[in-house]
Amino acid sequence: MGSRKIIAHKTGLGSWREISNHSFTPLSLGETLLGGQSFVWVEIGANQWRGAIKRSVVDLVFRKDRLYWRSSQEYPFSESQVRKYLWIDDSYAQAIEEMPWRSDLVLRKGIDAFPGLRILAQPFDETLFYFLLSSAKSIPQIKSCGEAVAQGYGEKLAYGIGSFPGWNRLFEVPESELRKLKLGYRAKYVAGVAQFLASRSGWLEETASLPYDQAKIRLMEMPGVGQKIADCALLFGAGKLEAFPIDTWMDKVLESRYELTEWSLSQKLTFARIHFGKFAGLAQQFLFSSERHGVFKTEERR
DNA sequence: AGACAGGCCATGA
DNA sequence: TCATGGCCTGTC
Repeated sequence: MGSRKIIAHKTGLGSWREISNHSFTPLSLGETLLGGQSFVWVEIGANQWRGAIKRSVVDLVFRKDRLYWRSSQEYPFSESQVRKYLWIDDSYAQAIEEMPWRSDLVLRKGIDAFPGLRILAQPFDETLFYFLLSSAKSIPQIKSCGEAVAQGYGEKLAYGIGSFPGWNRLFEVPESELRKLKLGYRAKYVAGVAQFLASRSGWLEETASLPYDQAKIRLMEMPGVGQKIADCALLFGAGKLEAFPIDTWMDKVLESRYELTEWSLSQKLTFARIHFGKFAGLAQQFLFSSERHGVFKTEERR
């Protein structure tokens, strides 16, 4: 039984460290982690979350107004990686300043409701994968499909969490196997993207480094990737903060709060990119969270 | 029971 | 360019 100690040590997490100058609240951090831009986080206690990023398991906890984190000893995360992942630096406040909340009371209301809400800087390959699963599925369903794939084909991390297997590994998995994991017709997309990438070494990295418009066109060459999923992958996984994914929630916001009824989808997208500007994707996140949590609702009953 | 979900794709106007 | 129905599966 001498090996048990070693295993326990290897699978454990390091010690807690504080992360300063973050400007999150428990509400906005929870919403950032669980509100639909990432599917790898779970709430493990009051104001405490656990997630897997690549092969690192990371814990975050709020105590009073202080934020602490720790990560796997086997695959540790550095403080600078955590700060980058959570967009904790001065550029966040600058981005808020650049958004048109001074003239846009809807947006202002959203920002006031979730002060500190961020766009995460997630790994591009994983983000693409999760959003490929997202079509016509709810957040819990996307999570459970993703977990099933990670458990089946990824690496076992601390606490039995599975890592994202990577596209090379997924290329070896037949579509029929993925269908058994309840991916449904999305299994074809996952298998198709894996095959697409298998013959194009460095293609994803190259795409992420292109300007937003070009990167989006390239992403949409892949099976199962349309406008919405391309924008999600680019916003949440490649730092393209001008990307403005329009799902059914955002469509509702644009129609009911910005009065764009009768506008086509492409017209709505054009409006959003002009109106919200360089950080349209961040604005989108405030509006999305606000709509989902009923922040705008009081105005409409009458 | 039957419609519908945080979409994509092929069709057809 | 825009609108429609089918596609898997789970949920109300």
